[in-house]
Amino acid sequence: MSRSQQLHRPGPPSGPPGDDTGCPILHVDMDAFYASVELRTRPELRGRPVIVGGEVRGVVLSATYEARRFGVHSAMPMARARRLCPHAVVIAPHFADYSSVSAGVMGIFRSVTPAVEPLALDEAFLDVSGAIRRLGSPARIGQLIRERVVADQGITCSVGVASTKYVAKLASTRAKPDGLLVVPRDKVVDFLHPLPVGALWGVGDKTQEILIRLGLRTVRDVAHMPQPALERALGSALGARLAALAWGRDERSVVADEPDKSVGAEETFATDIDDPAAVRRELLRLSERVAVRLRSAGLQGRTVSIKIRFANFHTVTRARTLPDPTDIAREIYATARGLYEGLQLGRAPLRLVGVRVEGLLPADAPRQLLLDERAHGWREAEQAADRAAQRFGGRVVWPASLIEQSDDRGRKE
DNA sequence: TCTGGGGTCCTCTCCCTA
DNA sequence: TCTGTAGGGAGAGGACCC
Repeated sequence: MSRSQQLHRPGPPSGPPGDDTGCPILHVDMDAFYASVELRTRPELRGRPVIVGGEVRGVVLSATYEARRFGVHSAMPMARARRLCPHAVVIAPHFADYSSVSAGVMGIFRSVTPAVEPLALDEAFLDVSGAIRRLGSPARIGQLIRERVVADQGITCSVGVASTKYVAKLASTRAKPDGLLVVPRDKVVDFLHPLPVGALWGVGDKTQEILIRLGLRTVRDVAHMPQPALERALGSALGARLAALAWGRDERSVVADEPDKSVGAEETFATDIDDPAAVRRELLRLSERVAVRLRSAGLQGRTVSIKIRFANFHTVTRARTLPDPTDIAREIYATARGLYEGLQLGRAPLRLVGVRVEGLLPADAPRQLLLDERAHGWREAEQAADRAAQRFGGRVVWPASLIEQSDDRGRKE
């Protein structure tokens, strides 16, 4: 395996940096994505530590490599990040900009191959098997993509090239920032085995703790652990998965257009709230948000769940499955409210509430119309509100209970 | 030290039904 | 009709990912 030259400015694709035969899977990952997008509009900040994150009760969403040198990393509480890097420039996130750049980047990927599986706004797997004859080897294609992303979107990305998704993803991480790494088929085990167990996909803090307790510190240790012992310690699914990944075995293919399985929204309050009326208003607002997103995606769901996080961070969820799928805010809210009332929380201080709809299927899927079901009703009313929002920009029709909320001071914004 | 928001997947338990 | 059991769906919670 070999690391390619770092591409600091666009140029003609160079020769393949390693043997990429039989390595059609690319993992492309934008470097410090949110921060890089912000630097496009504020180039005077280039070279300085920049942190993108919320102001109140927030965490770091993205940080430039200059900030990372001070120990700042994503998901770190903002208060801690500011202490570690007090001279960093802190920018509030602009998600609309990130979505727009992401759409452009995904467009570049799809111009190379239709087999694109987005994982997040800033990364995707590509299967370039069908593009090799047209564009060259996988490594050349990776280089081409890197150049196009810089030229079209003004940000850099890193690319991992391998025979499986898992190894490609690890490779892109090792290539960061602004690099490309090929892991040849016959070097996968050499590449994986020295890595710490935390590099295995699905190993977070808790699982790492268990593995270390078992005396397993590297991927090699995991690979040589008998699979039944791993399964006893971690459960059958995770144990079997780690046993396979530790030897580089990963059967998953690149799946384009994987349908969503749930749609949800949640809100952390600037300060804890204990007023049930304010909680109900928030549930209504979140139900509205979820319903709008369901309708715009042409989806309906059968199971409504709520999430309640108490001031001490303890979290509970409750769910109810409806007889029929819905995309109507009124129905989602009625279910969410019923679940909330069922908890009988009184005035317990809450820091977060969330609403989620699961069990999704296309809104136009055939279903039985109930005898007393009105063919036209709330759904049509809410669709009319959607059209008004599209036409006039923003949400112009709201439930009356959301319009007057002068006592709702706990909410962010 | 103080922990977002959007998701997916897995495990365990309970309940219903055959 | 009663009992034991197995399987599936639903619900709750936890871990993980970006």
